[in-house]
Amino acid sequence: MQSSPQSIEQLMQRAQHIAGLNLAQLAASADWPLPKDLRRDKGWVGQLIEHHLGAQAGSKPEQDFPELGVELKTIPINEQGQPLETTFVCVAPLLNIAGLNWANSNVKNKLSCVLWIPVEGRREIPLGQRRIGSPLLWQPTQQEEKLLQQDWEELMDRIALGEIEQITARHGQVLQLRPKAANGKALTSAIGNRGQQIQTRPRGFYLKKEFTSQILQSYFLV
DNA sequence: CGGTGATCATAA
DNA sequence: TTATGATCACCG
Repeated sequence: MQSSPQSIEQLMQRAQHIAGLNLAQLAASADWPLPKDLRRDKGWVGQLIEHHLGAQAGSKPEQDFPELGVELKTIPINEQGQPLETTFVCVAPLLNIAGLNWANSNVKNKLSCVLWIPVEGRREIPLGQRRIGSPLLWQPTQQEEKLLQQDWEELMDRIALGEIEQITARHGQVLQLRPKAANGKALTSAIGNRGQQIQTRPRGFYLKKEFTSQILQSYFLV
């Protein structure tokens, strides 16, 4: 696939069409080489799925399917269907955050509608043998959105107060803040504890595993 | 042995 | 450097 899906129905049909296939089959049909492992190709699975569903490759700060208002996320799971990793959402703004609120936040926008594609992710399974699972189109329930908003507001408050260096991944019930960069030497500007500008590692918002696990399980029951 | 903090590839 | 796509791997 290479053309953009023209409707959510078409997107879902494509996603359902690749469910059950393994990554070797998917790579072959796209004529992509299969890496030995993901150590140096951490985004490979996500990009392969994007390719098959017709997402336009690029580094746009918006949804994968802007016309459909849908964000695509592949998520590695174990045999119980539970997530093996947290889910990256977006980079956290650390400066000029005065006018930001939940309603206009990048987190809310990204998570307003997500197409989750579970993929077997246990390292014991050779990459090519890992299978694609059934897609699920998710929109946060009121309760889920409330949790996300609470965490987002608390984290952003602390960032605004210059407490970025005190925030760890343990903060937040469903959303956490962790480094997101090429390495520990990458720096960006943020607010220091006396209101001054400081340099710190870029941070990203991530969904905790327990939260995404509930999402996957709730759809499994349907 | 699970999570947190660190890291990898690539485009613009 | 910041954005996209995430998983790696060390430490408690």
